[in-house]
Amino acid sequence: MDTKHRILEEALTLFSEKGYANVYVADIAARVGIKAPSLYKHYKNKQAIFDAIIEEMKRRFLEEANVLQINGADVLADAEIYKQISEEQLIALGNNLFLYFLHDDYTRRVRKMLTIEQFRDRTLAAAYMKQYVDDPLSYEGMLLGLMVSAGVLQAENVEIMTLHFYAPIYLLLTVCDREPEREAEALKTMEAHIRQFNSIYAYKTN
Amino acid sequence: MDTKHRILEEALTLFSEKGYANVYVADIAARVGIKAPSLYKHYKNKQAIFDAIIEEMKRRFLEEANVLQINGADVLADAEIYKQISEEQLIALGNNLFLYFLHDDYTRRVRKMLTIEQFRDRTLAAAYMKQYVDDPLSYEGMLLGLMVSAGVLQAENVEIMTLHFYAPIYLLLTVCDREPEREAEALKTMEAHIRQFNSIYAYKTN
DNA sequence: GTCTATAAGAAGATAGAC
DNA sequence: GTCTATCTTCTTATAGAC
Repeated sequence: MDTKHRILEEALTLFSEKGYANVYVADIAARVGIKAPSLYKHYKNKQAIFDAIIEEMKRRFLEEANVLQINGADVLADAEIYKQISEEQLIALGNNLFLYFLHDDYTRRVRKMLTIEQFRDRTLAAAYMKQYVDDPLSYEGMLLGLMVSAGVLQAENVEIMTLHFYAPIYLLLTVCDREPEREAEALKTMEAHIRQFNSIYAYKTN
Repeated sequence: MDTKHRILEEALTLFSEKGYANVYVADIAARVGIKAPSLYKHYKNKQAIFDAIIEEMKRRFLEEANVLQINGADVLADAEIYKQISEEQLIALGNNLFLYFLHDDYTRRVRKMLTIEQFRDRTLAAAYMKQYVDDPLSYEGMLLGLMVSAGVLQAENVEIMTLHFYAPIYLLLTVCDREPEREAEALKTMEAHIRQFNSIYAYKTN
């Protein structure tokens, strides 16, 4: 990887652990294996490094949203497969989302950095909300809506059903971000959550 | 209020908006109406101000937990009243918790400050989790458990039922902390959430 | 592009008068 | 307890050699 991009990588790691203000340019340089002044050949100043991280984040988030929408559209064409969805598959759906957010190195570091920096910049707060609340609700809502259409699930209000599906996942994510040793416990809770969710919303023949 | 305590107040406000590192001793002093050096007559240094805030926070959180437990014990003695709980009262229960966390000036500032500082100090992360996840789940779990005992609600697993009750409240709280203009929308979602929760978990005579 | 040396400025903290 | 003046340290950023 070229130096310019390695600077972004190391800066993101440090910002996500300590916050922008507590990371010194010399710290970033040291992790890259150069001295602080060399870093200024690649970026105008410290703020420019942060800005570049945010730009890359926006690009990646947008890309990801597009991929999800395209997958969603594909899936819409194949709505038939949702007629055979099982409880185990519903658990897999929750676990996949949870473990992706929790373990993907990039998304984990970005989420932590945004958590620390969000109150200093409202656009960062908005980016956090979109990526970790609104977009997941929208995407999972589409999937659950398909299951309703396919007659697998039933709900008075699909939006609230989606909130009931995702909010526990979000809560468990914030737990594991802060106390990673609780991951095993969180995964057990997750499974129990989805089993109960399924028993609530599964279509019942009368 | 004496100067020593006003320093804590103003420091908490600033720390909750900008984070510890972005607040200068002179900023705190200015808000109190004194000059920076005067502040050192009240606290040894900047870190001591932060530490004092955390000490007061722990004291208040403990007090609050005790009050909730005592109220819980009282309520346990009066379990009869839970036989008459209505959907509107369930909505009030959710709204009260949500609006207390969101609007109480002290708890709101502490939560924001912990949100910013939690990754630098694991004990702060643990304090956040206890106050905004574990304790509410435990307290609401006790109340919902009483409603199950009283035959008002029914559930396969009360812990998961409590998660289904509280996780959406927690998610909406994190939304409103970051984007306060979404509060009205959040309150509507909250009401719809609890109505659907009630229709799911209300005891059904067969 | 990387380095050493160093300038420039910010921020925490102290000294000592009042 | 509060102030002004000042010290010290830390951090960003630049200059200029290689």
